[in-house]
Amino acid sequence: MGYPFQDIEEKWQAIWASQQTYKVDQPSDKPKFYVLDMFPYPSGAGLHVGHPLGYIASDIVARYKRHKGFNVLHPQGYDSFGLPAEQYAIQTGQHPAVTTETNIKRYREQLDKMGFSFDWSREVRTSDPSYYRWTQWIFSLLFDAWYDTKQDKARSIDTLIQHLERFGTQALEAVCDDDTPTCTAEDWQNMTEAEKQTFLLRFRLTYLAEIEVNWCPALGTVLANDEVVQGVSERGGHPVERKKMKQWSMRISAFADRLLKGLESIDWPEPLKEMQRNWIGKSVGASVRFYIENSQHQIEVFTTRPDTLFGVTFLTLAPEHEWVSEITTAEQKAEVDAYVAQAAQRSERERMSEVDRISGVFTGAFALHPITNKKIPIWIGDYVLAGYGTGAVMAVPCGDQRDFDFASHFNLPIKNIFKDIDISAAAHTAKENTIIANSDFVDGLSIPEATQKVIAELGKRGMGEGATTYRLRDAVFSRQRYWGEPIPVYYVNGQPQLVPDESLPLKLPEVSKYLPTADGAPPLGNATDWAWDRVQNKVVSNDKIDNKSVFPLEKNTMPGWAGSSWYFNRYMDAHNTNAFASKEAMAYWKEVDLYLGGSEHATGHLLYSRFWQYFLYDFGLVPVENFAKKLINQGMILGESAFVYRITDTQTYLSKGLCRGKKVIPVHVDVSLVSTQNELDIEGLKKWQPHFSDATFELEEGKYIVGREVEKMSKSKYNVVNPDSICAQYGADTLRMYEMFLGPIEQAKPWNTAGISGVSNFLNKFWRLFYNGDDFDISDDKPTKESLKTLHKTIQKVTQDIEQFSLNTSVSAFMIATNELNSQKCNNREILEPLTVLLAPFAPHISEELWALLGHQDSITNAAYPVANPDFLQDDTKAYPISFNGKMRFTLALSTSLSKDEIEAAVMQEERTQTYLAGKAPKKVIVVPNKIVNIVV
RNA sequence: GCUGAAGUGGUGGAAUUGGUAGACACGUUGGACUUAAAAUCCAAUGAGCAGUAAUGUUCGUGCGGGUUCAAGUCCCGCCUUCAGUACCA
Repeated sequence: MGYPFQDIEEKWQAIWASQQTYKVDQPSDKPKFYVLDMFPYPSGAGLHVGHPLGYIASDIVARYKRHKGFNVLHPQGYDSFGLPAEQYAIQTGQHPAVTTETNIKRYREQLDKMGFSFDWSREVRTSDPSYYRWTQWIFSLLFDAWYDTKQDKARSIDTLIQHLERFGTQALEAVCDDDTPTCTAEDWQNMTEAEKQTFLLRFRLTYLAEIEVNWCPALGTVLANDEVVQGVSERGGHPVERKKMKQWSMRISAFADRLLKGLESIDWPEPLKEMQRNWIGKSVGASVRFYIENSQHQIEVFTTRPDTLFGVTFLTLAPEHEWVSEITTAEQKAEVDAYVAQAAQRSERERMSEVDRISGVFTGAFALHPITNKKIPIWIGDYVLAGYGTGAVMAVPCGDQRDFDFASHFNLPIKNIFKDIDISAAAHTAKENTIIANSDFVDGLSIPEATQKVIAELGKRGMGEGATTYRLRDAVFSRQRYWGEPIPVYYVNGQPQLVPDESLPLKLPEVSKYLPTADGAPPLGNATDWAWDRVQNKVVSNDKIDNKSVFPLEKNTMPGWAGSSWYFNRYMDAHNTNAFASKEAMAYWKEVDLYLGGSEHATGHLLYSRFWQYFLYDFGLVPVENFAKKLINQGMILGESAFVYRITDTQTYLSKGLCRGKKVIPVHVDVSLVSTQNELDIEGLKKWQPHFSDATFELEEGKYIVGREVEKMSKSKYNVVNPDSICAQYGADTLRMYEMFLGPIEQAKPWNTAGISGVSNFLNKFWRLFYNGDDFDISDDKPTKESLKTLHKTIQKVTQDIEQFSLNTSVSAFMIATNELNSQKCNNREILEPLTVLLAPFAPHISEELWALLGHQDSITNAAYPVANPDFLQDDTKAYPISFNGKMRFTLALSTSLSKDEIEAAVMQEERTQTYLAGKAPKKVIVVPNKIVNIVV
């Protein structure tokens, strides 16, 4: 029989809960440590074994840091607004708040069973009005802010108004939408209030604008760029189309450069930083203007290669470019219209899948080269994207492969401007060792030189200047959903007005149904709640209104990422009703020291959070610019799906080995019906799903062997393993240690219980170190030197491992120690007591129990972490290999305490060395103390 | 295509960052205990060759080169897998 993990775990979980063992004090004289997990969305499926991986790792660090004397903030909460609860509500009529509550309860039960040391008194939920009131407040703050490029920070909108009052837009350096508006101070003063508001809206950091959005008809809502993956919605995989809509947006683009630079000062995984860099997509080049022939209009293009300006042979506009219809000649009109219409129809997805197809049409119009004044044909092509740069490119076929392909396809001229380079087959895109030719005043220059000179010349002529563009788009902030934070805005004569702070939270109203209204308004259009009306009355204060549609409230809600973009600050002071967290609390906790979560949030949550933190920092509301010092991406735990193979059009299933050459369809079956040897429980299968009951199974060697494939864990793939069954069978401590033992934390790996008995055995062995038969038996005698060595070696190894986050090898270290102490028959308190503390972060229940059995009244949580004594770490002798040019090799036992000279002398005296050298003096003897001895003849 | 990460026994994975490759665990085989099973404990376990044996010896970290007394680790060129991203001008 193993140790009684069930009793122990239940007992201690109850004690920790009742004594609030992990409640954190604040302030404190101790140094602080803030370790945080990305909070989960409480889905109806509950936790599977993949979720706790990160939680276990962070819990180990949290407990370790407590032993080390830190004041540790280790909270948990729920990102509880989201789509699944709403869709469930649409189907069943069940209020999302009810479903969410149920799911949270289930999550909490599962989490508690694993012995996490969360401080639950600081729990947050994004869907809680006392929480989202601050999300709304931050929204208001963003609305009342603009970005000052001169000071490179966000500032209050009042400062912008002051500037406009006095100087108009003169000397104003601000981030704005595409064409920065200009006005004099006088113009500004003469504007009506409505005009002023429209003007200001173009500078606000959250703004309302007609923009092209990702519209997902199946979900009935718009999606942010990071929520669209390969042309379909991230959730559900529904098609997404481009559509112009009036939507709230966040001007994250204003922070693009800071978001990029800030990456240098944070300890985040390099791959993740790289993903953010790519997502921000900074490119440096020039903006160049081309006059349209017989017109005052100019077409502006962005290019990263101003040096190739003399290689331009045509311009290409995106089909959506604003001047397409205007410049098209009468002869070309029919063709262009047809092309534009067809391009508009094609979905994002089609456009992507047909990347290789070249299509385009001539407008009939010409542009003039800004330097040579030569006529250049203007084409339209859908390889040019309306959303990037200016939606127009100068085509240089000799230097860009797409331009080259386009030119070849439509027989447009290709001009070679590179010296001694053959471009008959493909464009020359390399930048090194290239000399520009055939290019007027930049002939003979290298690319960087030519770039500079062309930009200077364009500037002189007023035809262009150096420019930088970003791939990063402003983030759409409106969602046509019910289950999200209401946007705290109402409208007066169509102008958005903020709901005043004192009316926050603007609570979600009750609705009659969760679908859009008959006239297509978002679900909040169905609001029936009088509270909702009262808010309206309150915000428009003195005016008595009979008709609530006069001052309508915003009906869109916020996207999922709103509440998660600042929650890490809320934990510092979770119950504050005067601020999202007090200054004192934030001054103490500052930022997250260690943040754990999946890399799938790289371009979503982790970018938005950095953005909001910068913004709050600019307003002096948080003390640090970066919200998380160190980040670790835990790898996903994947499921090992199991398959049976049905012969097409029959009810016969073939065992895996019999499928060769047969036409079979793989069918997912529940992994719980399969043994570790991949043998299928056929009777179980028939009970599981009735349609298998009349099926025939062809066996090999009397067994049905299933096929296996590693996939993401998902209900629909029947490969979900939940932690409860593992806890019941082996205990939480075993589960915790096994998940760590599985491999490096950052690595994705399939869940496989094959090795769990090893960890379970280890904990049983550890338990038995304290027991002699059924008796708890600990000796107070001095331990042997051998045992001391084992102890101190383990302290050193485990400590190092936790610091470096390689928790899999520390589990091995515990196993080695237990085996050694077992064979040493060691039961000395002096050894086992510190070892128990060492184990406590990994296996808290068993350690807590043993700690109590050792006679301690206080929780092991408060025990000091043991320190490795170097006296016991040295090996007396060790064997070192010696190799003579690979010809001769032997090992020699040497004391590690010998000096370099002593080792050298010892080597030279060695009989085998003498024999080998045969009288010749060695050229060189390389001696590395404690490592190796080499002799070069 | 571009960017990033990774390829080590039957399996998951170690290797103090250039110094005895395969720690630890699973699995497998043999043994002890037992009437038996479970549990537990002990031993062997990269491949090959020689030997009754102790042992010796060769080959071995995706492939091909290179640097070095010494390479899983560093350099050059490939192959494969995974992830992200993609007409980004």
